[in-house]
Amino acid sequence: MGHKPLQKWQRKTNNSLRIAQVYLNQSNKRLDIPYDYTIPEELQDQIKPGIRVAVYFGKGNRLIEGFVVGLRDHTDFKGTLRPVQRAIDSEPIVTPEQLNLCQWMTQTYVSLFYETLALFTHPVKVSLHPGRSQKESAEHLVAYADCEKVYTLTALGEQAETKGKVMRQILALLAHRDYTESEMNHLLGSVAASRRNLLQKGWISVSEKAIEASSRVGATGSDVRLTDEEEKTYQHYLKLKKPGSPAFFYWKNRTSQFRLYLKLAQRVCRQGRSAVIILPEVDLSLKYQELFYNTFGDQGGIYHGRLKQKERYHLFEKVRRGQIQVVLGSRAALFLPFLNLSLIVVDEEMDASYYSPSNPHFNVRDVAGKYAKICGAELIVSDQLPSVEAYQAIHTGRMVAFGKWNPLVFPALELVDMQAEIKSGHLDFISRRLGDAIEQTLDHGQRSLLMLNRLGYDTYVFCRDCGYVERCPDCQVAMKTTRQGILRCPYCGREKRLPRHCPQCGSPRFRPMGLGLDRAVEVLKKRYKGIGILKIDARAIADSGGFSKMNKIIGQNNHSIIVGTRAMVRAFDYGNVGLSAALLIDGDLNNNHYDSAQRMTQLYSRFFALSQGKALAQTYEPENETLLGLACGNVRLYYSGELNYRKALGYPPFGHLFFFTVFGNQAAQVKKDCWQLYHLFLSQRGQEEWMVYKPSATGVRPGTGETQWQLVIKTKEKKKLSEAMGQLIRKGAIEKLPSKVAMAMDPVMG
DNA sequence: AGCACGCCGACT
DNA sequence: GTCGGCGTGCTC
Repeated sequence: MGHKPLQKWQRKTNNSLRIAQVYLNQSNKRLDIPYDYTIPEELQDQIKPGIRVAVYFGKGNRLIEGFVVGLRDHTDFKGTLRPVQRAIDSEPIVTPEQLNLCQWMTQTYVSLFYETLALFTHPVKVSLHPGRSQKESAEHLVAYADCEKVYTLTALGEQAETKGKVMRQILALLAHRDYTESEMNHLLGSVAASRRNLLQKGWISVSEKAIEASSRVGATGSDVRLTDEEEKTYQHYLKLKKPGSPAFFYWKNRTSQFRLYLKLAQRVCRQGRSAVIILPEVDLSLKYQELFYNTFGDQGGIYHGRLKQKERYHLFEKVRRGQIQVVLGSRAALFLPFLNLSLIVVDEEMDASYYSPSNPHFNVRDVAGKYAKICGAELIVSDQLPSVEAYQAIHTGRMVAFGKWNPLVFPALELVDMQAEIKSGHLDFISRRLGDAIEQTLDHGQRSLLMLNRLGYDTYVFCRDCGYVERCPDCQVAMKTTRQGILRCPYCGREKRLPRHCPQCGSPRFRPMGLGLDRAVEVLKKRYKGIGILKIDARAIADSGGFSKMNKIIGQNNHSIIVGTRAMVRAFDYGNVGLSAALLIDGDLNNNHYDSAQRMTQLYSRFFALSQGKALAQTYEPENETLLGLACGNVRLYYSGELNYRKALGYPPFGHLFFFTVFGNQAAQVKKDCWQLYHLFLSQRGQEEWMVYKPSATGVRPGTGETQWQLVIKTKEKKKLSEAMGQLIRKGAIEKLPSKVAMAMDPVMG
């Protein structure tokens, strides 16, 4: 049936595209290229890009899973092609745009195709290991019913009054719209008992709702209302945004910024297109979920690592079918199968959580940039203080900036020279200036925030006379004291008693050096008896029951002094803060990475901005340029300094750094292999394009305890280096090394 | 000569 | 990964 011309055309394409290009699900980098397979007549209609297939491969005739990335009418392969055995999926599990991005990432980050693919298909669980794969994964695709439980308020329930707090919350929620079980759980916590109660009373009803394709256009939720200033920025953006170039939004205030995102996403959603808003931490998404759901109703979805597999799958399906058009979430949200994606927002672009520390090693900010180009979507990145890369992009016109340029909004920073403090006979780590400031703040009934970005008790133990440092005999890492008198290796946990005299020269001046958070807390508690002191670090947050629980504890206002690590600058509500002080800023000034100045400036400008009164930093390096830049509040100076330094040394955005980590159990072999890799890159064609640093031992691999060596390559031509790496891999040169090799481009440390 | 073993390269 | 091919060197 149907029109003749169309049939003819169809037959023609089918006949000419009889070859499928297939990536195999296997873990050998050398084999990670598309292989050609013929498509048998009976599979013609089923095989298309984006579906998984089963194919025979190798002499052993193993049946393994593969992924179709393209169809063609000819092959360059000299031998005979084998046929595709069968199709695993009935329809593509990724969109054409996703497939494009997936291939780009595989090339750019030199990862396995299936490793990258897993990012896109995580909710449907593409199997990663061959052998048991075919059956299992086919089952996974139908493992979840395409429907979920939805709760509705009944007529009876609309009139109902109850004293139950949770029940009242549920009724209030459902008065707005219907909610699914998982949505409700994430908004209110585990409320199954109250829900059952309400069902019994007949105030709410439950139904199974199928996930189905939707052709609906226009958000069901309420309009986003902006303040005058926000509206101005919004209109400004609509007028001046340039198609194809990303936009940067200067950040003023978290909620204000979020409202802007909602407004922008709503505009897109009402045109029947999709949008994704990426935030750095789950807790931020959860904090804003109510506002978000009020705006987008059931066309919105929140996606993050805490969802259960089934919830992930439901959300994935709804996005795939166009039922959900706007997603708020963590970096993983970018990889959902959006239809017509036309807006990507990356909030707080500098956040370390945007960097994926396992394969493929990518930064979601960069991937979002590429994806926006592929989809023709608008890209918005945002932060209080633009990264040096973003600043450069703005000033060379590759990026357009919006909002008010006002990044360092904190009280004038006072630097306290601790060296001078010691010379004048004051040995306490709380200088007289800081002591005065804390007491003054207490008198005003305000809160003091003290930051020390260093865990533990002390830093390390060394001899004042001969400089001997006590190191772990196994790991060669400087040992730290945990509590007084005990040394502990931060890598392997080995403990030993602290010697009274230097083991090398016998001097009694063999003492702990530096200050750790635990000692700071101990000393502060002694000094400010009767005053509530709260410690905040990643551990303390987890122990208290998570971010929102900790935020509640802070909100109770029982603590006038809060001491902590960088975890303090997470989105807590501190209320009336009279003082933000860095107990010792030096540890963050130089941490051996090209972007340490940037990270330091970012972290501390946020921290100081928490204070409405004083800002103060104690340091032994009062002449440090980065620190002076922060103190004088001259942002332009900071950026021009950073840009000069990076340009001179070829660091991002003027060049790229590739880190190779070679690791394994045989220390000698690891060293040998790292040097081998060094020579390989030196002798590779095109080597004038890059600079290879000499290998260096980087201690022990955390977790496994394997020996680890590092090779760093700097290049202005990252594409050429990627190509050279591809060649080495295809030759099998890297695979051949007995040690394992991991690669990361422009990694984010810590 | 015949065979065991280990290394290497190919796999569409 | 897993197989076949090939060279080496040992044994009958």
